[in-house]
Amino acid sequence: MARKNATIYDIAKLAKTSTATVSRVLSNSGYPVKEELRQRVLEAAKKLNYTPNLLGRQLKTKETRDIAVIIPNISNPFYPSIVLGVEDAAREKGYNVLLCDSYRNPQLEIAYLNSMAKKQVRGIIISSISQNQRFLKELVSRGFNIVAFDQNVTFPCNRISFDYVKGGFLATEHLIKLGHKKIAFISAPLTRASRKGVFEGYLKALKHYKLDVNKELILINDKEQEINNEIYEYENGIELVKRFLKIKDMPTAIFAVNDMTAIGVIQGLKSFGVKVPDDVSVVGFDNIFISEMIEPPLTTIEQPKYEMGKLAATLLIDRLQNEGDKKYIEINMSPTLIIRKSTKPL
Amino acid sequence: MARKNATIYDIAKLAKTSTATVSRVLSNSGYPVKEELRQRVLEAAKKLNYTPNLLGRQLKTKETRDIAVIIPNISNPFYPSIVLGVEDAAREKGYNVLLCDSYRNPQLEIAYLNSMAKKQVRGIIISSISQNQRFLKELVSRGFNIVAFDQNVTFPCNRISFDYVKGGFLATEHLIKLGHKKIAFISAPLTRASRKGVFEGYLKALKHYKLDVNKELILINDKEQEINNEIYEYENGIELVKRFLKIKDMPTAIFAVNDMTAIGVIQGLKSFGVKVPDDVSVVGFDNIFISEMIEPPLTTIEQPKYEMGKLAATLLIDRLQNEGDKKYIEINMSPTLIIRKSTKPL
DNA sequence: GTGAAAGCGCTAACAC
DNA sequence: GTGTTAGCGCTTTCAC
Repeated sequence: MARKNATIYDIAKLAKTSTATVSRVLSNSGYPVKEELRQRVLEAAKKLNYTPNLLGRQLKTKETRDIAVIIPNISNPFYPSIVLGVEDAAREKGYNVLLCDSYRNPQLEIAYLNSMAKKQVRGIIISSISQNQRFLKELVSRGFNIVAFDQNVTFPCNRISFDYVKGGFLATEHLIKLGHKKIAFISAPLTRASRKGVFEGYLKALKHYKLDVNKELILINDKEQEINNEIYEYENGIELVKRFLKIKDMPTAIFAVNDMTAIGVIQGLKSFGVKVPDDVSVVGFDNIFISEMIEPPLTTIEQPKYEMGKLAATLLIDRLQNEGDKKYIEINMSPTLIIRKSTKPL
Repeated sequence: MARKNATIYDIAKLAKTSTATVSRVLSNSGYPVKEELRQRVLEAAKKLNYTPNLLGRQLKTKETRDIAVIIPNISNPFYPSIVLGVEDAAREKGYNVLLCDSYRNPQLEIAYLNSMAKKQVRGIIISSISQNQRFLKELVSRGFNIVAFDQNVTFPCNRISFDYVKGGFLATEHLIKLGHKKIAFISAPLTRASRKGVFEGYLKALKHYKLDVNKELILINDKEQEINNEIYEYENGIELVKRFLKIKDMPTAIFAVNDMTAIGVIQGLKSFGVKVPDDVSVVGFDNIFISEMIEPPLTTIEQPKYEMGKLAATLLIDRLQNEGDKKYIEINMSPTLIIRKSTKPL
């Protein structure tokens, strides 16, 4: 990127020594070099404004210091914290991170995976889409260092998982303990592991507390999410509220599959003059930071996003030490209930 | 990352040809190779499950396909769209992007800059902090390919700029045209070019429409933002509302320096029973996506974030063609007023 | 302690 | 059209 970079060869010449020695001092190899010579090298490097070219080193050592993170879309408010966690952990270990937005597009995702392989990244953290399971699996079996999260992978693999079912259970249980008996579930289509898990938790809680599962209260849109529309979940919430309001003997609570949906739900409710939480309690899922900035602040399930990102990167980089190791590690993260103002006793 | 990757040498052996030929067909050099041989090479490559090692090529050609984007914090809702724009443009041109969060920390920012240089990235898109102007300037003068945005740089440099003053003017003008005469300005300290510009626009509009500049209405916190607290602006909005409410003969409108602050302002106002927009009109700045999801949806100034990111990357990569070119390019983006429900005629 | 030299995987003269 | 070969910038044996 700069003009004509100085190389260790230039430094060697200037310091009247060999490239071997220069390399030894400049790469902090710990290899013994006489202090006086070392100083000469350092000075020469400074004089020449030397910037090491990592490409040379990496080609030789076959070890880059890059990892990639592949996510659906960084402008979905769920992902920035994760990516930040990844980056922080990576930086601590001297790694850089390549950002890849897949837009949930199978071809794009595969293209990125291939591209990252060519770049010799040391590993990949990925929230993949289910269609690519076979491809991913093959990569893993070929020895690629991969950590999956935010999805269900059907094959052995390092992963950071999250207990969606328990989260769904906690949310529903909270409403039940508040005295609610008719609790609606509002969601986009259950096309993802996360949504399925949350729904399962909802059912489980109802069963556990011996409440009827009423099909009428399960409002799941069958229209699939448009690609690249971060606002879809929100609009979906608004839309399904209309169906909700048509239910005779209106439920007193709503559990939305995620915060974006819940925010839409609250907005929709308000627009029809229905008060939250006075008329209807609402709980969300994810605890994206917006949820405490809306009115009323949203009761929701915390998913430790930053920590998950950090753990994913830490796990990934730690695995590098024992490359051949066939044992895969799974770290399971737990949900917590965050009670704010959108729910209240019946 | 995989075990023992096949190299062009292996392919040459298998296809009974030379590495030169293999390279020619595999790198799509356009160099003529007989069809039959080409097929043999392709087959061999496939059979060996060949993945090119970009490090080799890049070391040879001295051209990586990487760019870096350095921003304060990806979890600040202002940046994801920008980064997405950068990535999309980069991908279209065959580039990958390295993400660097500087946390507005001068040392970290410089460390990243250095680190990226070592990695031989082709260029850097940066929202820098003012303390590092000298360092940045030197990089630029050393021939580094840099595009700055979201800041005021005091030296010649490629940049994507945004007319904050005009934005501030538009927002204030909107309020004035609605009949408001007492318009408060609420902001975090004017330590950044953007905030300064917005404030200047506010003053300019008042002057232009011959309204008094009343110091009492200018509510600027002097507490500096805590590092790494994306919620600070929001809380700042809430806090300053208290001062706002103490103003005798309360103003009928508030212009907040950005959306996060505005959302805090609205929240604060509500908590004191003040209605928006019935009692007080509020306008924000930035048009982050949350602003249309709050109640009432926020009137604000649109900053074309995605486009700015995309343009920055396009500009950066285009500049690569004429490396030596000393002419720097500045692209100025214009604000637009987005009228929603948080403002109304007096 | 130090240096000569090989070589990581690739491209690009250059020769044929 | 094809092959030989030098070399990108670096690390690392190996010999001294």
